[in-house]
Amino acid sequence: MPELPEVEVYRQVASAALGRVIRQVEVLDPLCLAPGTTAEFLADNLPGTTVSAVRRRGKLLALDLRGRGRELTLGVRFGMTGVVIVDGLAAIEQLVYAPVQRNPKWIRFRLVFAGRGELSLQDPRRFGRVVVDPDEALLGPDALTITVRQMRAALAARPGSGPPLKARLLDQGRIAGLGNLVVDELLWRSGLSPLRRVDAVTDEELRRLQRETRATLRLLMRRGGSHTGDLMPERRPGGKCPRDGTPLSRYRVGGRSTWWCSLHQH
DNA sequence: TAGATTGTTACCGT
DNA sequence: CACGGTAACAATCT
Repeated sequence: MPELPEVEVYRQVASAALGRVIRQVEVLDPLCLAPGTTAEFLADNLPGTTVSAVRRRGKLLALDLRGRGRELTLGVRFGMTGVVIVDGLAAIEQLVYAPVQRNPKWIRFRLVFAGRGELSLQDPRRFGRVVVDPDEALLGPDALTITVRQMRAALAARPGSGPPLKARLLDQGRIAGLGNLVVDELLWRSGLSPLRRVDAVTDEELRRLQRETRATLRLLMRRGGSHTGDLMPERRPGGKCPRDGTPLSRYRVGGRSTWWCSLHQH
């Protein structure tokens, strides 16, 4: 569910917590803690701190916490189905999602603020993770604002080694924020095949890709999320290219389905 | 019901 | 060594 467009909305909604003081941390499901992050540490160090910044880098939501002589960052990764809920309002309701299920048993983590209010992580599938001081250096430049220079660096390959373009675009260490649905959509809009070897991408194509990455993300955010692309309704057996009616091709990358038009994507 | 699912990561192979 | 494919994770939805 959450790719960059969703997490950007989560960031906006979570910004309501700016300036609030954490009173209590509730780890309702220990699985939601990343390795190295413990409930004990959170209980000992978070209460009394103030939310001084709410940031997003790729699909990572980062809450900067300060106070009590401490300075730390709480990172949230949303996995496949994670959603931020602030003061009972699901961030996801800002989006046009099909089924926005709400169920108290899916709340895995919660920050309770002094005074009133809370910030919760709802995550049915439990792939989401909370981590103290996430290593943001492992993430590439943010896809929403990527430059031509950054895109060129992201696609760089040693001569002779040519991984598929889609694999590179999904690599969070190269570009942060793109997921399966968004990549298929922007490759479709760019007229580039997911199977194109990165070392065979021309500079003109690279520039088109950079432009479409930013434009597609903005479009999807405006429409209401990663699943609102033109290709989305055709991601099914019998699906056709919305541009030229060609039956879509399909293959799998690491268990991830990829749909594209073999007529206009090369 | 069988099959598919938006993400991340350890491991294996080239 | 770099990098991609694969499976695993866990649960829900169609």
